Amino acid sequence: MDIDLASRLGALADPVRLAIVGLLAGGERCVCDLQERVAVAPNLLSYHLRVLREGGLVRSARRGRWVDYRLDGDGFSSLWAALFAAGVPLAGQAVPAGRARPACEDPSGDA
Amino acid sequence: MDIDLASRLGALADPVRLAIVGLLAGGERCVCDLQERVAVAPNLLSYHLRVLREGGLVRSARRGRWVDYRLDGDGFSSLWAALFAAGVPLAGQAVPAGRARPACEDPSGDA
DNA sequence: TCGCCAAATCAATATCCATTGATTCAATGG
DNA sequence: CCATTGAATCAATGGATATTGATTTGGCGA
Repeated sequence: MDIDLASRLGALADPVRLAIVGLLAGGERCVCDLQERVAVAPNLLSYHLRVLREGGLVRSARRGRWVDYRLDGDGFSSLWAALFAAGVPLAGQAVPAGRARPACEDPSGDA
Repeated sequence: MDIDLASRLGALADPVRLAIVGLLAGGERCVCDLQERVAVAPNLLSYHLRVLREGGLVRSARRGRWVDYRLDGDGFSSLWAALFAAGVPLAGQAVPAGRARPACEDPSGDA
């Protein structure tokens, strides 16, 4: 992957950007369409779209005067894969029950 | 849920906290144990643990002089559920192929 | 070519968040 | 009690990030 896992997660960790992703979850939309639905200034919307783009979560394509955005399926897949590799319990994954190691000050073993 | 989705995601969007979660993925550990493995100052570790706690991702329990931390399975479950509800494509979910609506300026229909 | 429109970029500010150092709290043992 | 140890909190700083306003770029049509 190109950029840091924490940054890619951070790209998603914002209310405006979550709203954008939610809209794009319905399919491709042009910026002007998003603009009507996400109450932020046009340049700010552009900024958030750039963060999502640099996080590898969306892709853009110019269409005449307009620019269309859509979710990047590969970007999301690789994000979840990286989280899984980092040990983060994803949907449906159980969390381990016991200790990772004997308790500190436990005479039965430490390190 | 108690706190905002973006904040809960943000709780995970930090290299130190991802490292902590990765360690706790192996099972419960006391702070002193984490301390030996996550090169940050003790008070800073405490801070990051608090962010994770407030994000509902970990739980803590005092054991004598020590405090044990473990992942909160319900917290993670509800996080993924909230992301799913927001439309975010989770692992294994495909992103839609077409447009969410007819292209702007497309004579075949707009809104 | 001029003007317009959609979108992006730039520069500046404000706000938030990670980091630091010092202090406080809780539990234990002398 | 008092000293010690593990952990959390507090106050202050620095750096990053969101937001704003002004400017710029790309594409289209009169």
